[in-house]
Amino acid sequence: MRYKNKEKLNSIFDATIDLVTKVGLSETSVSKIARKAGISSSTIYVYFESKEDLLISLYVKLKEKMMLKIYDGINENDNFKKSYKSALLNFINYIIDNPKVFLFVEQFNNSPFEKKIPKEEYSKIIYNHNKFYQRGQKEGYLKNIEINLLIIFTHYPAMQFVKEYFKGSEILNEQKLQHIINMSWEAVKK
Amino acid sequence: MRYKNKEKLNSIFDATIDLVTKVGLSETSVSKIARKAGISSSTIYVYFESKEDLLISLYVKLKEKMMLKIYDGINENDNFKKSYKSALLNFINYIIDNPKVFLFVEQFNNSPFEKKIPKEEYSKIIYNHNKFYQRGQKEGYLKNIEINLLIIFTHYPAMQFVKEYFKGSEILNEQKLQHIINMSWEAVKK
Amino acid sequence: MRYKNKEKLNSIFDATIDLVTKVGLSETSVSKIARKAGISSSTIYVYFESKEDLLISLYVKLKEKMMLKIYDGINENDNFKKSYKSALLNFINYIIDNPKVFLFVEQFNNSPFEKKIPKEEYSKIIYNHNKFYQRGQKEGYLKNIEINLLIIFTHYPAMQFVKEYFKGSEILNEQKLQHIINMSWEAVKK
Amino acid sequence: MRYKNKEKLNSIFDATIDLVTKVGLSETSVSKIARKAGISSSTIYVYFESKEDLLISLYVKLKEKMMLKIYDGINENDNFKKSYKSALLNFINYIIDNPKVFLFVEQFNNSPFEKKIPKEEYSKIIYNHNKFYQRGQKEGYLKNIEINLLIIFTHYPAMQFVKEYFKGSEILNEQKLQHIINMSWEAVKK
DNA sequence: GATGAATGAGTTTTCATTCAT
DNA sequence: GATGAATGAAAACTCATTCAT
Repeated sequence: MRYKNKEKLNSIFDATIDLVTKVGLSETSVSKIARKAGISSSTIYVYFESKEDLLISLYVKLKEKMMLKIYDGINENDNFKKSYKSALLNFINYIIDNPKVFLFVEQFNNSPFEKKIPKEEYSKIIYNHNKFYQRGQKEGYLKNIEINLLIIFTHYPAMQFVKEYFKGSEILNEQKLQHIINMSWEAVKK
Repeated sequence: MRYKNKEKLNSIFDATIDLVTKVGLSETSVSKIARKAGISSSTIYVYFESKEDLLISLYVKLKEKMMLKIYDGINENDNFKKSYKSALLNFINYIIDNPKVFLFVEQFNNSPFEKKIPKEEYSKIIYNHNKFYQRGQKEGYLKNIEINLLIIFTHYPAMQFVKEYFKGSEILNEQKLQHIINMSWEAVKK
Repeated sequence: MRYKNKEKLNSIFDATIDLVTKVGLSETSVSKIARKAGISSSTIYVYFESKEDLLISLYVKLKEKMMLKIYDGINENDNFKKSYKSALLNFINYIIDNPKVFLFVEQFNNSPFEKKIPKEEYSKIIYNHNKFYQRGQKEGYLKNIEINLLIIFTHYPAMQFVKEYFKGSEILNEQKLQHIINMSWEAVKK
Repeated sequence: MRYKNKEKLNSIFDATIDLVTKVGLSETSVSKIARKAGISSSTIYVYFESKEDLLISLYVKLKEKMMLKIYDGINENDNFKKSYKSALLNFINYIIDNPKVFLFVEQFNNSPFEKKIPKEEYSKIIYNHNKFYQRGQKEGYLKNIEINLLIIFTHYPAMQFVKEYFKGSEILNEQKLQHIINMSWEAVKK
């Protein structure tokens, strides 16, 4: 059913990201998406069952892309501390370079739709995380605690900082980035 | 001029908190609030100029209450490390004990309304934080970096953890709480 | 029942005239009148039975004032042509000098309220007109036709002109006024 | 883009004219129009951007129709006096035969919407008038004064008379019509 | 595959009015 | 005499979705 017309599909996705990051999820209506994409509202229902279906599909796509970037170029043979810092820098650089992707995902995570994300989606992401943090624990670098706590201290402070930077209430510089990465490391290291 | 009838005012606030935490901010309409509060929609406009006015008033009230709790019982003469851990535990306990307050504030922070919070509100909160973290820096306990980074590493991991606990994807126990408080401390300490 | 408090009554009337001439009859609500008059909406219902009652009372008051001015200083012994021109000039001067009175009356005349003006109101005005135009006919100056046609050609072109002047689409000068008065005279004279 | 379905469009226009002439512009709501037209309120927004857009579109359509009728069958080679009287009679007959059109246009002219009529609309109408009255001046029949004064004395007395006739306070007969046409001529002729 | 047209249910807000104090 | 509080009804408008073509 999918892939009827890749171009039209992408223009729907693009219009949705644009709107959600500009006017917010709650102000993003199907008709506005259609207008922005230059198509009829009803065409959206050729590609998606409902507005919810569209938003979730887009979320899954973006979240997956975002998470894959984290472990890009991470080598199991490198020293773990170096790997950890690279992975976190990867993540920060990605969300800074792709503000719309990041802001869309964040809006979504803090919305009523969040509950409806298919569980399998999580498992794929969690698998990658688990592999990485288990390695750190096995090699004796990381605290032997629930991995989710390690994940939280790795990603959320950075995410909050970047959000404030996008909002204009924080200033970004190389030094601050290094501080954040260091602090996360100090929180999770054994 | 406000506070015409304290009881009715509170029933409006209660209905609003209930709805926002149950169905989400974007699904919370004035008519639903009125129905839940057992009054007419138009009565809400006797108490508030607009839906936005209602939401912001409620947010300011709750956020203030929440922030005041953090430094409750914190004594300047105590050892700073002890003070820090007490303050963070205060905060965590408050949001665990008042899930609706916490979830309302979070929804609001991640919504388009966030931009419309009166600035003075921020300054009051920031003042308390600044005083506390500057003390920690002066006494040589905290990293000499931008205070906002210290705040972020103190509150956001805990908040994310509690959110996941409320969602049902995390399990809460004393040990985990201690882990979180420790990790935050290790992130911010000199 | 009337004359409870002359001052308050007048502030209601003033607020009403102001609003109707500024935002239009249909945008003039009881609560806006109250706000402008600095009183409570419910106080208006102490003075008037309904919004309609208020508007009609004000209309009757203003219309009467406006019509009385027309024959101010008109002397039965003067030459009729002179009287006619004086009366028309009186009228034009009055509506130019009292734009709010004129615009309120005009808005009202072109509204659904117009149907509800008490008939006795008309008879008083018509009596004055009849007396004047009958004199003109008796003295052989005016066409022996239905008086209402004479009234129409006397007042409506001038009113339309002044309306356009207030709107900004016409420019007022002494010469044009003389043209209007002349043309009306040529239309009604025998 | 407009004129999706001529029949439905006309039923919207018809319902609007009916309502405005029966209950007045300010009492004419979108939902009443929809009910009368036998469609859903929201359908009206398929055809028009707003209530204002609907009303202005209708006004422009009707006013244009009305103005075109005036100079119908007027021949430049006829004697000007004859042309003038024909044109005025044309106008009077049209508004008598089309009371709803006339009353709608009048309500609109005396409403807050009046300010929002697109300017081009005026220029088309004014062009026709100018051509006609300039001819009358050039041929020595009309006063050499501002054309707008000639227009006012030609149309407004007749309009006021017909309004009163529709209201029931005037009686229409052939003789009165001739009086009106004569009086207008005497007002404007050199 | 695409869309124009249509709609019921909903939105926020204002209205004229009432009534207990 | 005056008013704060309350409200049912209505306003203009938007929504996600459907369906015939």
